[in-house]
Amino acid sequence: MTALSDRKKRILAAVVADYIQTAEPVGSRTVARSYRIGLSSATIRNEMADLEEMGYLEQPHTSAGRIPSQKGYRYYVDHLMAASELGGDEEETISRYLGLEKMREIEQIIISAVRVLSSITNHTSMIMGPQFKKSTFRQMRILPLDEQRGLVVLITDSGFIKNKVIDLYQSLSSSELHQVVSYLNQKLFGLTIDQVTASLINELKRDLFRRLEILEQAFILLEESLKEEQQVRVFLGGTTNILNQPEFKDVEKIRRMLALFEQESLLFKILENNLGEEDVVVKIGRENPFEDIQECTLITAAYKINQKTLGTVGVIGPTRMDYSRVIGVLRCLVDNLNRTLNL
Amino acid sequence: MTALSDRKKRILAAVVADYIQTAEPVGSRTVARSYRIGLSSATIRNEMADLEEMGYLEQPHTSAGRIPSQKGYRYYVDHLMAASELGGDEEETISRYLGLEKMREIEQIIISAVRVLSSITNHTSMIMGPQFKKSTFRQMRILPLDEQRGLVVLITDSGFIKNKVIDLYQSLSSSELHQVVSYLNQKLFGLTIDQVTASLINELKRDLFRRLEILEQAFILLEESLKEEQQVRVFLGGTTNILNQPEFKDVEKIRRMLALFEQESLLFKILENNLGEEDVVVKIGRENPFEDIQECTLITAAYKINQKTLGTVGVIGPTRMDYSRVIGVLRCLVDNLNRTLNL
DNA sequence: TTTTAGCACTCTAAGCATTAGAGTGCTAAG
DNA sequence: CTTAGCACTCTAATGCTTAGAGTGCTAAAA
Repeated sequence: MTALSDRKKRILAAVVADYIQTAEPVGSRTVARSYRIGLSSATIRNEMADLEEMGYLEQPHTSAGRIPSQKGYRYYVDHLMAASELGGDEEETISRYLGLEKMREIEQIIISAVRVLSSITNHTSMIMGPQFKKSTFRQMRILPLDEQRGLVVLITDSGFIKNKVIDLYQSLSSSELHQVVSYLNQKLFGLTIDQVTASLINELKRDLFRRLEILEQAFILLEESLKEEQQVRVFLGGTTNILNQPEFKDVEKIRRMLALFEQESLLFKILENNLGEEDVVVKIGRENPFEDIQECTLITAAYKINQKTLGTVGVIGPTRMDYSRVIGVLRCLVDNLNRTLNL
Repeated sequence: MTALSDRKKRILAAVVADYIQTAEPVGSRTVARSYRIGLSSATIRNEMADLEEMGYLEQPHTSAGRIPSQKGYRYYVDHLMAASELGGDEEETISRYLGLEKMREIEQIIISAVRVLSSITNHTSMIMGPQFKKSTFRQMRILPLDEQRGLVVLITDSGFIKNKVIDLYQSLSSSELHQVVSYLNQKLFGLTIDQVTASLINELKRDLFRRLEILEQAFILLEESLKEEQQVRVFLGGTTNILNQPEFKDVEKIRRMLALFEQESLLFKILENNLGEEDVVVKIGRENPFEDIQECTLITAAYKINQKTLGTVGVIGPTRMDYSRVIGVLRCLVDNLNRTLNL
C-alpha cells in the first residue's frame, strides 16, 4: 500500500469526520469551507478523485459528494482518528451505573452495563454473559427437599450458582448422600466446567455405581444440566437505536437486523468470534465473517472475572459510526466492569 | 344499542373477514361477489352506509371501501365470529413444543411457549413470568460456603428456587445455623411471598436478634432479595412480526412499538391488568387503558400453577387481527401450559 | 508545475399535472 | 324494496419539469 500524502490524509480525515456527523455525502466545497485545509475546492476535488481511485472513498452517484469506503474507515481508525476523550459526565455515568450496585447478582450487573452502553453510544449493544463452562468448579451440594426430591446446587469460582431440582426415586439416608457429595466435590474441585466431560462423568458414575445405585437419576440430570448451560445468554440493549440511523430507514433492512437480534445463538457466535482478543477490536463491514452484519461495524472488548476472559461486550451499528467515541466508551465500560465483577 | 338486522350482520361479518385477510378497504362489489349474500352491490352499498352511520364501519376516504371500526371489531368478536377450529397440526405443534421438555426449568418452558405462540400466530407475543410473590413459601436453607459466606436458598410451591450468596461476617456454628433456619421455616411456611412483609420480617428479626446477632447481615440480604423479586420478568417472542403487518409500514410507528417492547415494566403493567380474568380476554384498541397500544388489539389468557393464577400470556397485534384463530391458539396454548406446569 | 476560477454537464429529489381505477351516492326504473 | 346506471370523488401511479448540489475538465494564474 502506497502511503498517503499528508494532504490526502487530512482530506480523508475531514470526509470521514463530516460524514460520521451528517450522514450526507461530503462535497469538496464542504471540506474546503469547514476544515481549514487551506486549499480551494477544485484542488480538493482532484485529491478526492485520487482517493476514490485508491479505494478510500466512494461516490453514490456522479453528482453527489463522496462517502468513505470500508477501506477508508479502516484507514481512519488505524491512522487518522484522534484518541477519544470521554466527557467527564459520561465516565461518571458509567461508573455510577455499575458502581451503585455492588451487592447485586452478576446478571443484574450485566443488564445495567448493556443499558448504559446503548444509551451512551446510541447504538445497539450486546454483552455475552459469562461463560459458565470456562469457570472452575468450586463445590456441589445436594439438599433433600422431601422424600422424593432434592436440589442440586453447583457453585463456581466466578460466582455462578446453578441449581436444579432432581427426583430421587428411592429415599436416601443423609449420611449416604453426604458421602457421595463429598466424593464428587473432591473429584471435581478446580476443574473448569468444560473439563467435566462426558467421559469423566461416566468414570465417576462407575466408581459410585457400585456403592450407590440410587444416584443414577441424579447423574443423568446433572449431565443434562451441564449440557444445557453450554448455551450462554447474550444480553441486548437499545435494539431500537438502529432505527435512529438514517442507513436503516428501509423497513426491509430493519427487519433483517431485528431478526438477527432475535437469534441469540447467532449473536453468541458473533461475540465468541472475538473472545480471545485483547483490548478493543473493531470489525468494519466485510472484515466481519458473518454475512448478516457486513454492512455494519462491530466494536468489541473482552471482560474478565478472576483474570479469566469470560465474556465479550460489543456495540453494533452502521459503518458510519463515531469510532473514537464508541471505542472510548467501550474501554471505559470494560474497565469499570472488570472492577465491579472482581469486586 | 339497536340490534342489527340479519342482513347487516352478514355484511358486517363479510367486511371484517375480508379486511382481516386482505388489509385493504372492502368495497360493496367485493362483498357482493365473494360472500354469497344474494344482493346486488347497490343494496349492499346502502347497508354499508347504514353500518357506517351506526359506527361499525369507517371510510378512509370518500372513494374507498369500508374498514371495520373498533366498535365493528367488538361486535364481530362478540356476535359474529365463528368459533375457531385449530388445524390439527397447530395443536400438535403446540403440545409437541411444550410437551417434549418435561424436565426443564420453568423459565425454559415459558420461553418455548412464547416462541411457539408468536410463530403460529405471526404476531408478537408475551408471557408474564410466574409471579414469585403470589406463590407460597415452602422452605428456606442456608448452605455455608466457606468461613465468610453462605448461600441462602428459597423454595416455593410453584417450583421457584431463589438463591443468593450472603456474607456472614462472624463464623457460625452449624448447629446455630440449623436452629435459626428451622425457626424461620416454621414461621414462614405456607405464606405467600407478598405476605412476607417488612413488618413480619422485623418481628422475626427481633425474636432472633436476642439469640443470634450474627444473622443481621443475612436478614438484610434476605429482605433485599424479596424486594428485588417484586419485578417479574416478561418474555417476548416475535417482536419483528409487527413488521409484517401493513399497518406498521411507517418507521415512526415501528419505533414506538419496539420502544414499548423494551420497557419491561410497562409490559408487566399491561399484562397484570388482565391477570384476574377468566378464560381469554380481548381488548380492542381504546378498550385498553394503556395509551401506547390503543391502535392494537391485545388478547390475553391466564395460566395457573397449583390452581393459582400466576401469570398471563398474551398476543399483541393490529386491531385487524384474525381474532378467531388467535383466540383458539391462545386457548390451546394455555391448556397445554397448565398441564405442563402442573406436571 | 501546481493551484484555482469558471463553466458545462450529470444526477437526484421535489414539485406539479395528468390519468386510470376503484368505489361511492344518488336517481330513476323495475 | 331492490337494482341498474351514471356522475362524482379521491387516491395512487406516472411522467415531466426544475432547482440544486456536485463533479470533471480546461484554461488562466501563481
